[in-house]
Amino acid sequence: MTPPPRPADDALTLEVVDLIATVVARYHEEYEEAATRHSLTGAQARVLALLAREPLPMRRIALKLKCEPSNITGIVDRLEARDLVERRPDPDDRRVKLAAATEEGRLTADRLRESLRFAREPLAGLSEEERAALRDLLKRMLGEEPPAPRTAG
Amino acid sequence: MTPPPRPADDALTLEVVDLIATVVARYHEEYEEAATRHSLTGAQARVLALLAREPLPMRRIALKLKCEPSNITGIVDRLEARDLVERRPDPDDRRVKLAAATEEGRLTADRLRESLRFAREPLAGLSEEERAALRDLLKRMLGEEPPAPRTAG
DNA sequence: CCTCGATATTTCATGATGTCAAGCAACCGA
DNA sequence: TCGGTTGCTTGACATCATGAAATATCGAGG
Repeated sequence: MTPPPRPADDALTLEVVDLIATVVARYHEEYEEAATRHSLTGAQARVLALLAREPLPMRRIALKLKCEPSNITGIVDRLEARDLVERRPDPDDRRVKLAAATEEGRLTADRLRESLRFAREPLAGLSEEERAALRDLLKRMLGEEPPAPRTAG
Repeated sequence: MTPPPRPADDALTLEVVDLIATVVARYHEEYEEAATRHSLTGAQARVLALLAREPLPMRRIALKLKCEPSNITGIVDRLEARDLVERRPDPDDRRVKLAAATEEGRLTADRLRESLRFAREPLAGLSEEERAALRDLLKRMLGEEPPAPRTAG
């Protein structure tokens, strides 16, 4: 009579799923707000954040953001029009265009990340041990290698 | 020399923030995919999920989704065109239109939630204790009442 | 009752996002 | 060199999102 055919449909799991949905919603809101404060859309902010780390071919941006390359063209167009990003030729392949953040783009990306309060203030309420525990649980959830829990090598 | 002016800018916190960003990204992808499998956009799926619980005035949908009411008009239009949602008059206020999921809409919403694998399969890799720990940490992070940790009544 | 301000919804204009198909340039193996 | 593939852009189109204006209704005060 107990129906546990699915991996994890118990009340506890559903509660965690609900909490994660809340985290996702709140994170998203904050990100969108932060982007708006800098006159960027969410998509533009995401691309700029990517390019602030390193220049990338258009194709790779599309892969990271899981959308069509033709979509990236427009987003980079708008960022380029505001001198936050520039297109450079790839010396190794003349088909490729490398999108790179300009100095101003990097500054904007920094300020944007700076203003992302979420998951920083909330985390401040947790002790260091709790944050470490949360990190390990999230890592395991995401399928990364667990940091060698002592109960199972 | 140690610069800890902000509540939580240490490496550990930043790592957790990064993990949360990853969770958010993956959750979003999955949600969008699940919606697409049902020929819905993400926004349509979110509205339908809301209305599957209870009928709501257009205004309240906009509040929940944090967007303009005029935006909801179009989304509900498209859902209504597919008989997933219907508009009803509010008996108490003739200005108000209640959007309500149809039977088919509820079924679609159910199937959609059913196909949302994320945060269910991943969580299956965690023991019950770990899931409980994750739940408590997330709750505290979100500012909800902690489940009375024994160290601090 | 009537008027006036507030509220709920819609419509319109506009811009950004996203997909898809088609096109062009460049690469690479045969 | 030829031909298929790859990277990027363009165009057409649907959706999403905002803001301003129009319409209908509500509610309080005269």
